[in-house]
Amino acid sequence: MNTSAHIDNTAFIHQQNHLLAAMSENEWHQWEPDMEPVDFSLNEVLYESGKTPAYMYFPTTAIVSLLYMTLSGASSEVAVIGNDGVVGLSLLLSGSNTPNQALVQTAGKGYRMRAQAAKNAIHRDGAMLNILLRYSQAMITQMTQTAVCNRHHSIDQQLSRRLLLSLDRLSSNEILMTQEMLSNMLGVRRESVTDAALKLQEAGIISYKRGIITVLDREALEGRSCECYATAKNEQVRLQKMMFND
Amino acid sequence: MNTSAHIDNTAFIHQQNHLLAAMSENEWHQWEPDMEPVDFSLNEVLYESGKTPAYMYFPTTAIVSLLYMTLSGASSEVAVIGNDGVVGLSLLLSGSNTPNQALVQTAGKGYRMRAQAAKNAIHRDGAMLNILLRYSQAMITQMTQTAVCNRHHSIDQQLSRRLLLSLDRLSSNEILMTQEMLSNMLGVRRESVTDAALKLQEAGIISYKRGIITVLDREALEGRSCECYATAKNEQVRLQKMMFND
DNA sequence: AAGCTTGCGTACGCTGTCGTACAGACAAGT
DNA sequence: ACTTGTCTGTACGACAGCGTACGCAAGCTT
Repeated sequence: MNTSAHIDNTAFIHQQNHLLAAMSENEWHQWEPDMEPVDFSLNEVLYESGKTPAYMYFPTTAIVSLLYMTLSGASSEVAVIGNDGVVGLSLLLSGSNTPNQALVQTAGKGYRMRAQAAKNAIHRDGAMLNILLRYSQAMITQMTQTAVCNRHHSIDQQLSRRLLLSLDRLSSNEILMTQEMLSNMLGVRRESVTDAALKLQEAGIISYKRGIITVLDREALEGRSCECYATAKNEQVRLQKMMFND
Repeated sequence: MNTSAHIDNTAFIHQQNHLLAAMSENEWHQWEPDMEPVDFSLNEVLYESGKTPAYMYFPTTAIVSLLYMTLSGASSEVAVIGNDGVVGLSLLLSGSNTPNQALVQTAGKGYRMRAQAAKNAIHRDGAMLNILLRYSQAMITQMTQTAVCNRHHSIDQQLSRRLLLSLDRLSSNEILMTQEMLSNMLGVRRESVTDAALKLQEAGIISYKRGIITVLDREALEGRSCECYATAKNEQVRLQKMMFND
């Protein structure tokens, strides 16, 4: 029902987001009136910790981080959301907020829908509810994986993993990201990122140039990453297939 | 609608579980035929990583850990579930499994419901769906908090936090737990737990005796814990209040 | 009573990461 | 062309937690 021909067609550009693509044409026509195309700019804050999100966001080319802050000001990324997902699941789960911040890490495009419209749409449309529930589980998997990764794996491994997460959500092999941004996401010192990135650079796996990372050897990057990357990805693919098989 | 008089009454013993307690009498009567009282024994595995859970479990006096294993055999706990929640949310979210293991950490009682019956019940009963969705968010909060805690806080802090999580789900101040069990949950060496536990013992906050921890000074324990404990608990209380206010 | 198992305490060197400080290189604006 | 701000590289001491090894004591078994 959703062929790649559709996806390439600009009339079906919404299908660049996997969740929207999982809807039937009929469902999409119900959602469309409330959907608004948006541009996400770098470092834009989509919602703050403790405030109820005003919109649900469906990125197509943009990439968003969910960041968790500690009292002492340190931060850690707990999830990455690109064209594979949606920002603002808490609107579905509780209708309110979560204690984290949604920050645009890669500028780009997407759609948004007002919170109330989204709630209404979800409850009149069982298919979308199921799609979002499955994505909630993919989210949980990503978060638990992050928890374990933070405990057991080295910065080298985690940097590799993080680069792959961005790469999967981009159409090129160029990641626009400074070492300081990466250090905020990983929750480590910027210098530690420099060390890890240098190792990758010396191994010819990436090249680095003032905020522009070019991935030269993706397979090698996967080899240096911990299993967390593969595990979370497999799980996401498994759940995504279930969406289309409904 | 749910008074403390009800909760003390053995006829309403199901209300020892907060999620079941949030249902109206009518709803409970719909659920009751499929609910089966169970005894959870120590170290019992409720579901394995990668296998679809056969039941949803609602603990009353038992406490269950969600454990995530790495390839190298190391483990980390990503969530703790007692009378505040339910084990097997993945049945709601995707109808399938998650890549983690549910292990009984404190023997006790509870209820269970066959997977298919639970799915049916959730979809015929909107109130329970909302209750479980809110709990999913509380779960996500707990997991993200764990991720950040693993990154930024010391073992001393994390041990304190973990003891409080058990304490909150028990009716006494005695926790039956060996240092090795704690080390598996925290994902650290057993010796590191010994060190941290000794500090607490020397400070007169706990007493320790071959698998029996007695918490002597709960407030001091909270003081030694990181903010993660308070944050997650506040969030859970907030979401729980929303359930009763529907 | 003796032996075995389980749980806890101690010790020591090692390594990854941190905190901090500073220097060089590139980019953009005046 | 020059300055200023941003991004990246380097250095070094400090230390939390790890891996490993061993000893001891409490409880259970026979």
